[in-house]
Amino acid sequence: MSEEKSLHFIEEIVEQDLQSGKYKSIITRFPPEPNGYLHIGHSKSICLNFGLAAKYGGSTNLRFDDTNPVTEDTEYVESIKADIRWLGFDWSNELYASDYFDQLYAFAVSLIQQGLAYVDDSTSEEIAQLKGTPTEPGKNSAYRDRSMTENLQLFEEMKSGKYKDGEKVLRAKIDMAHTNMLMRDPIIYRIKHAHHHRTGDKWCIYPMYDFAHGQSDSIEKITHSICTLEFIPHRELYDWFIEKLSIFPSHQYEFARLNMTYTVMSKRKLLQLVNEGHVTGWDDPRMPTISGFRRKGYTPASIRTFCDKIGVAKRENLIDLSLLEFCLREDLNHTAKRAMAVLDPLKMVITNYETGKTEELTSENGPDASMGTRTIPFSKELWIEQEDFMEVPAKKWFRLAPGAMVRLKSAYIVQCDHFIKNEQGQVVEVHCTYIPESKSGSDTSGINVKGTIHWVSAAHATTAEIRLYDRLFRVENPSSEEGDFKEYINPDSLQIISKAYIEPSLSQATLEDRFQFLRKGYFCLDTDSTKNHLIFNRTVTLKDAWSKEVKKG
RNA sequence: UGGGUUAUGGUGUAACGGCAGCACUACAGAUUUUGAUUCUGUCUGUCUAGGUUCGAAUCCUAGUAACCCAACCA
Repeated sequence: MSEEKSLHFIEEIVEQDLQSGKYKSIITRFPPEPNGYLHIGHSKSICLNFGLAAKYGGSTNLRFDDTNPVTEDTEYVESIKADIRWLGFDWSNELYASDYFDQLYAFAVSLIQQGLAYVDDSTSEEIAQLKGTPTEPGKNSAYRDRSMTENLQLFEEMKSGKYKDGEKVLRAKIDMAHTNMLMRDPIIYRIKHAHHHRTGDKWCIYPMYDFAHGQSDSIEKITHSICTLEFIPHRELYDWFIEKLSIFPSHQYEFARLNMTYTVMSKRKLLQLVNEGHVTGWDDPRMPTISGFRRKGYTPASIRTFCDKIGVAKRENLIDLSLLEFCLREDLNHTAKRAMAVLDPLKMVITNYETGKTEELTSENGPDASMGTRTIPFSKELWIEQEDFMEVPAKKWFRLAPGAMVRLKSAYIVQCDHFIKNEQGQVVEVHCTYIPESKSGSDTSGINVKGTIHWVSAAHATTAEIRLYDRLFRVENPSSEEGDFKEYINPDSLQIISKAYIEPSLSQATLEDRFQFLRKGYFCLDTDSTKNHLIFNRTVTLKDAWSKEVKKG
């Protein structure tokens, strides 16, 4: 099966490298900066890096790119590790760029000794000024030709804390007229008197990304360093440092990052949503974070399948959210236990059913017989869904209406005799008669009905809060719209049903359980839930052909 | 006025000079004690213009469009 599927370009590169004998086995890495929570876009990279190593018999390191102490925190380190594990992956080594600070410092000294780096006293404004623009070459800094000994001494002084933040930087000496802006004497070390989450106050100078990432790859003998497209211009610098330092030649390859409809994917924007209270936190079920999807009830398998289906290429993309939902439903359909819950209750009284009588009816837990059955209490008064009754039935309506018959799932066929309205004209009660011979499993009535609806026995029901989520944004691509992306937030992304009626068995639900509430979607317990106050999240709706029919008119 | 990357149905992704395939979406139908699932079918595509070739999505030439690059962020 897997042989039929064609390889993506990175797999082709790996196979070539293996076949040519360039490498005996491969080593990849997943290199997050611990300054935020992982999102669905990261899972593409995780599945790629870990998947490659698994497929071709290599290993994958988890390396935290923690070279900027002011934005990073151990809170993020912990959440990142939990999210990767939840997705189903395990790393060979847990490493940190900060582990290499001594080595990186030595690399910088080596560059200075080779005359390939210098200390610059210019302000950041001056440096920006002299850098030029993409269409105009830059100019050399006045400090560019300092002697090697002076540079060595100055850099040593930077390290020892003699200078304040921003007073000096160390730059690679390359070419201020280079067409690649990153090659115009990039800053490789800056002064930051800041506390680092791991190295504490040992350092007051920190390497820039470009002076840490490639070298870290090299130290770990990473064979294939895979990153996203925006790092393409960095590759030239990446290779330059490796060459000048004469270290293990890791290679960088770039693929297009994941974009998905109706959401945003940049850490900056996600941070804004959290900080400005548009969502309740990083793990809000509306967030595209891994922890958000987890809380909402997504399964790790569905996300892995999704990442597999979207492919790996270099073209900008905007993936339909519906593909993720398809992968989710496909998984949940096979694994979720079926149960009944009424979200918008309407009282049904079965007038010819004995008052006070309770029957224990049997219902299947899922499509697969191995999932077993459970019993559900049935009695004279039930809750059904308000939307399952229409006083004046629409065309092709086969649920309840005056005179109409429906099957109560796993129970009896009932016929609607009349209904009661309140003063506001709302239907508040429907009265039905049931057909005793139509009992589910032993139906001898000979009656065929088109509609089957779910229900809960009023006397036996438990209540629960239910949270219904919708897309966070009203438009497909909030980032490409005019103005601020937050203007496009969907005001109705969360609907709370404070009192829904659920079948009794649901009171035993655990956080790990996945349910399909019949005809209403997939649900799971929320982490806010308590024994006395059950809270269910809707993971995703079921596909709904009827609502489409309604829209058509 | 620079450099880099990418262009295949509505979306994503295959094709490695030889029948444009697959999946999602949409639509139609069958089955259904979930208007779900399952099954069957349908619509829709090679950025443009030239050229090479028996034959071009693929090779060549010239355009066009989108994205990225001027943080002491990663």
